[in-house]
Amino acid sequence: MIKNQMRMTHQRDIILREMRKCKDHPTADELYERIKKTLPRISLATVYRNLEILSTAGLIKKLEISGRRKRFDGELRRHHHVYCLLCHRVDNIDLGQEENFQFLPAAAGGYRITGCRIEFFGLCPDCQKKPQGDKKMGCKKCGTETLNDQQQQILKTLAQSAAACGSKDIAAAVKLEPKQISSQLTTLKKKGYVASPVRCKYEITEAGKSAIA
Amino acid sequence: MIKNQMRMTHQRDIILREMRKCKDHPTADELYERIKKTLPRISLATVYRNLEILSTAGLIKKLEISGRRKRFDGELRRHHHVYCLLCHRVDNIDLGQEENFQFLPAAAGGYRITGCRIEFFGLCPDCQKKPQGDKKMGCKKCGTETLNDQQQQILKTLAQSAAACGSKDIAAAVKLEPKQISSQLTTLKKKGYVASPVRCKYEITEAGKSAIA
DNA sequence: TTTGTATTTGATAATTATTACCATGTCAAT
DNA sequence: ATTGACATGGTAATAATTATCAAATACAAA
Repeated sequence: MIKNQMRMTHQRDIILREMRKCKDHPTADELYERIKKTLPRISLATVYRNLEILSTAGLIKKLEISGRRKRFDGELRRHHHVYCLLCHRVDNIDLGQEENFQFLPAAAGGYRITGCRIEFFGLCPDCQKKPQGDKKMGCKKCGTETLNDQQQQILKTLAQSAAACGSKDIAAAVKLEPKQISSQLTTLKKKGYVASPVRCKYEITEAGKSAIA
Repeated sequence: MIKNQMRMTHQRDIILREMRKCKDHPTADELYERIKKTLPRISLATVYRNLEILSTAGLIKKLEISGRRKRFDGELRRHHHVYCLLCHRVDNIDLGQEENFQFLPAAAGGYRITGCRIEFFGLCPDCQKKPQGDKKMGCKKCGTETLNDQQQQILKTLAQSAAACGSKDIAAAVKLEPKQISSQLTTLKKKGYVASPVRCKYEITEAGKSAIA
């Protein structure tokens, strides 16, 4: 009467090996296509089942990001991910010095926390080239007019800062010409998205926060 | 010939108001049920459409966590989430001092990053009470018998230590009750993952090392 | 105010991703 | 050898979301 004990079947073993070998983050059916080359008679259901089982056993990781399809990761070392909002591609990301940052949330609301995940998102190199690019919508009625990338970057930088910033602080994070930064700050001030509590210091307004959401 | 300009229809307006009003993170059809009280003739498709549109416009946030169903959040201020691995409930979480931590990934692999998301997961208060609890599986063949989080943490701590540790040394690194630590050490000893060369001193075995590898 | 037209709606069909089911098969321990 | 837990392949069913389309609506411009 052994319970919750899994057997290393041939199929499961092949799936695990493939997951350990591959350097990307396949979905169940992407993996199914690869596995079929080795085991042509394997069932898609078996692949789904085993990915689930292997991840609850802690032998692989399940990534529930980037839309509707689950992805899996054979790399168990602590690392994080970026994904593309357009094509849903997922890549690893290097957090540098922050890599080992420990998050211990103060108020977990009674949760027994077993893990933490940090994800970045944006546009992958390929999707940046695509003509469509900015699909963001605005609505004049509700005051959300479209902001350009520079304006958005600046607002985001301000949003992450506790204190009011000078344009140098912004330049450090945003990589734009100082001239452009101050020009954009003026525009943003006119729109009511940033305020200047002191000369040459800027901070984001509530309207600004909702504009970058 | 206006492009990417959305109109504030009555339905969209009601949906946005409801999202701003509610303090939780509804799915499309949860929101649909709420909206129907105000607009009994609204279509589920309209709710889906508008949640998508409002989130690309930045008026609400889309949360792609916790399994298959998308959730949405009317709160635009910077904050993060915890979700339950069992019941998929989602709550806000307080990161305390870390709240304003700036993530600027060193190597973004060419991505234009527009955001970052930090998620915690575990068991919510209700699901902790449920009998099932640990659904984790092990496999003797591949040496992965189930270790709980505490055991893993302890093993990892021991793995990093050159000399045999007392439970105080472990407590310093692991943040657990001394009682629990010694209880887990006993279990781990029985499993052959730790050894005790001297009374009250513990060190990891080769088997223990491969168990966390 | 009226009008032209892009956008939106409700209803429903279709699609996508995943899970459930089941008859059969395998393995390990009495 | 028998038993019972665990697995498999094949397929049906479900869940969540997206697509389609005729009719309605919002809103800028005349």
